[in-house]
Parts: sequence; structure tokens; C-alpha cells
Amino acid sequence: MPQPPAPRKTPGRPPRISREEVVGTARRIVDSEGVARLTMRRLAAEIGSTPMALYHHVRNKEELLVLLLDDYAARTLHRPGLPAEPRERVVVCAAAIHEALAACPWIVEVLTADDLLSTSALWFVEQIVDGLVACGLPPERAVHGYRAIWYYTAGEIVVRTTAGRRRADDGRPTYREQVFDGLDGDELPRLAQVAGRWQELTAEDTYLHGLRALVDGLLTPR
Amino acid sequence: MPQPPAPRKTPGRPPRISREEVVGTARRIVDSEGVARLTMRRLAAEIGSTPMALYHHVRNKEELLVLLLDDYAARTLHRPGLPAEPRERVVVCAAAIHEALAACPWIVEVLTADDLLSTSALWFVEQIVDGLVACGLPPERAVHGYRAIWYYTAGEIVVRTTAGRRRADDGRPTYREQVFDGLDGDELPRLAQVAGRWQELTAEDTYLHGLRALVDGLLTPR
DNA sequence: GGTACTTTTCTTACATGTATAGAAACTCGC
DNA sequence: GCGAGTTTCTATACATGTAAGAAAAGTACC
Repeated sequence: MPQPPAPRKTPGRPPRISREEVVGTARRIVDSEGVARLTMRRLAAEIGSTPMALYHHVRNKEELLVLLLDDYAARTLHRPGLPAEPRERVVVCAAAIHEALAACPWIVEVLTADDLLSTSALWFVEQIVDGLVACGLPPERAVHGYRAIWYYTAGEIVVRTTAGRRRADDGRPTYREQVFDGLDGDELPRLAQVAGRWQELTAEDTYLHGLRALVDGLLTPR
Repeated sequence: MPQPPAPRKTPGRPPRISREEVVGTARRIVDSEGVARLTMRRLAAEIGSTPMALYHHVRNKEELLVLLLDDYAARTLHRPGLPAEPRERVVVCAAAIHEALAACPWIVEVLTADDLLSTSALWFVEQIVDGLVACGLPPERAVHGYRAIWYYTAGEIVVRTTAGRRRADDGRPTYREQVFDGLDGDELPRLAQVAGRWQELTAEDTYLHGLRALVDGLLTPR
């Protein structure tokens, strides 16, 4: 006995598209053509609807991106094996989040959003907080510690990817890059000393090193 | 003998507006009406020109904002008295940058830019790098340390202000805020434990605490 | 003065996110 | 079947950043 399209009970015009369809189609566009191609008009056309219809399933484009990020996290954020040492657990979980985010740089505009991502990321947050507690922090301090780790992680991603994007835009010197040229070696000796290697030095991936330092510092009683 | 407008030597149509005028007028608009009111059309009207004319003095709106930020930094970033202890010098300088940035939240869209801000901020960078070196780090590690501090600082500002803005937009629950509601206390006990106080805990200003932890961690030999 | 060249400015046009107003397609009580 | 109410969808319109190209206003050389 196949109930055809399942009898609806709710009043009002029945929806022709769903939030899932919106997000799923958006994901397909982003995956295949890049986030720049994801416009509300394009998305609506792909779905076979009109741009404004999307706004009944998504508050605005930013929320759509947040949903995309959550969707992405749910699919690619796999739980790592946890080391016994709680401090190392914290590091491993933060690094896992970082790695997943670094792999999809279009996230930047969303990353600024809030602290925790999708429900699938909550497990990682739990592990981090729990690891900090296991190392002796009271729960409140552990939450603060998690926040510090998140600030550091989000900041790293945001700064790095936008710096990279800027360089990609058009080859030539952004205003900021000229700042090292007329450097006064008397007043700023340290910077003058490393000026030539600045690009190279700041291009290195030191996320893990900084993360370890932060975690160590959070866990060392003052 | 007043040389009227100083004889020009360069060929081409003489400019009627200058980059300084563009930035200065933009600053006045932002100061008096907020960054949301700063549009290229509005700015052009204020200057008495056309929108596209601005693009000969500024690469695009983002660069204009970067220039605004630098202008702001040059005016409000005052050098603090430096403590003798080099580690404390690092903390004081980072905190000064953080304080200046936190005071003008419209910066967020620019903050993602790069690492160092205006030339007027270079002094702070110098002090931080020098402080780390004075504590025993080799110069390369000191630069990496500065970067870590910058990631943490920028991340804190970006995450906090956009989270705040989102709440201000419209009162009601963003998708993200509902994530704590259906929390599984068995699988995520720590989060369940603090769920009720999450808003309150993450609202606290713990920048300095995290900064100290990071600096301590950077300076502790492993 | 006239021609070539350069730099700045102006005009026009387009893609984008989204506000607003109303039409369309349902359920429910009668 | 019919009006009331509700939800979803559509049409239209606007503000914004900015690309493209033409026009303007100079200098340099003849």
C-alpha cells in the first residue's frame, strides 16, 4: 500500500523545495565550480526556482554558507584515535579541526561566525574541554582554554588564506607589502634583520608549534 | 611671490582629488555615521566627484578600508611605557594592539588582511620580536612567535565582533545557537555540564589570560 | 597651433544580495 | 463548495561594487 506522497497536515502552500535541497545543490555548485560561482540567482536556477524562494529556507546567504560549512564538517571531520595523554588529546583534536578547515579555504567568510561549528564538531570541542579538565583545569577555565585555542585556530586560517588570496588576485605589490622596503634599521633593528626573510618565514606552517605552545601555557600553573 | 598652484611637470590630466582626500573623507564618514554608510557613491558625492574616479586613487573598497585602518592605527596606537622584563614587554605590546583594534569593530573585514598593519604598528612588532629574542628565542622562532600572537589576537577580535554583530542583527536564535539544546549528556558530558553557562563563559574577556598562556608556552623550552 | 601621448575623470552597464508586495496553493471549519 | 488563515513562491525594485570604454585636460615635440 504505497501512500503516494504522504498526506500533509500542515496548512499553507506546500513547499516545492527544501532546505536540504538548497544546501545540497549549493554544495554541488561549490564543489564543481568554486564558491565564487555560488550566487543566489545561480542556485535558484539550478534548483528550478526563483532567487527569493530560497529565502524561505535560508535566512540569507551567510546562513547558507554556515550550513554549507556544517555540511562539510559533518562529511569530512573524522574522529581521530585519541592518545592516552590528555594534553595530547587536546592537541590532536584541535589539529584535526584545523586540518579540515584549512582544506576548504572558501570557509573564511563564515569562519568568523561563532565558536563551534556543526553538531559533528561538538565531539571535538568535548574532547578538548575534557582534556583540559583532565589536566587539572576547572571547567570554566577549560572552556576559556578551548576558546583561546579556537581564536588561535580561526585566526590562523583567516589570516593565512586571505593573505594568500590577496596575492593571487593580481600579481603586484599590495600597499602592505611595501612596508618593509623603507625600513629604518636603527629604530627597528630586529625587523630589519629579518626583513629579507619575512615572506619566507611567515609562509611556513607553524600552526602545530604555536598550538602546542598555547596548550602548554594554558596548562602551566602561574 | 606666491607660486600659484605650483607648476606641474607631469603629463596627463591633472588630478582633482588625491588619495589623502579620499581616505580623509572616508574617515569622516565612518567616524560620524558608521562604516555601513561608507559607500563608494556616498564617498564620491561627499568629495564632489564620481564613484569611478575614486578607483584611480584606491584599488578597490577593500584597499580603502586597509588604508583607513592604517590611518586609524597611526592616530590611536600610542606607544606604552615598556616594562623591563622582556616577556612582559611582549604582553604589553600585544595587548596595546589588541585594545586599539577592539575599539573599532568595523575593522573586522580588513583584519583578515595580513599580519602587520601600518608602519606605525611596526614599532610594536619590533618590540614583540625583540622581547622574544631577549627571552632566548632565535630570530626565526621569534618571528613565528609573533605570528602566533597575531593569529590569536586577530582571531579573538574577528570571532568576538562578528558573533556580537550576528546577535545584534535580529534578536532571534541563529541556527548555531540551537546546537546546545539537544545536547546528549551521555556522549558529551563536559559540554552538557557547562551548556547553561556557555553564553556567559564565552562572553567573558579572557584575551589577556590566553595571551599570557601563549607567550609563556612560546618561551618555555620543550 | 597641431599632433601624439598620458593621466585622470565621467558615463554607462552589469551582477549581486535582498527588501517589499502580492499571488498561489494548500488546510480547516462551516 | 466556500471563505479565512497560513505558508510558500513570484515579480519587481533598489543599492551596491566595479568593469569597460569614451571623454577631458594636461605635456612634449614638431
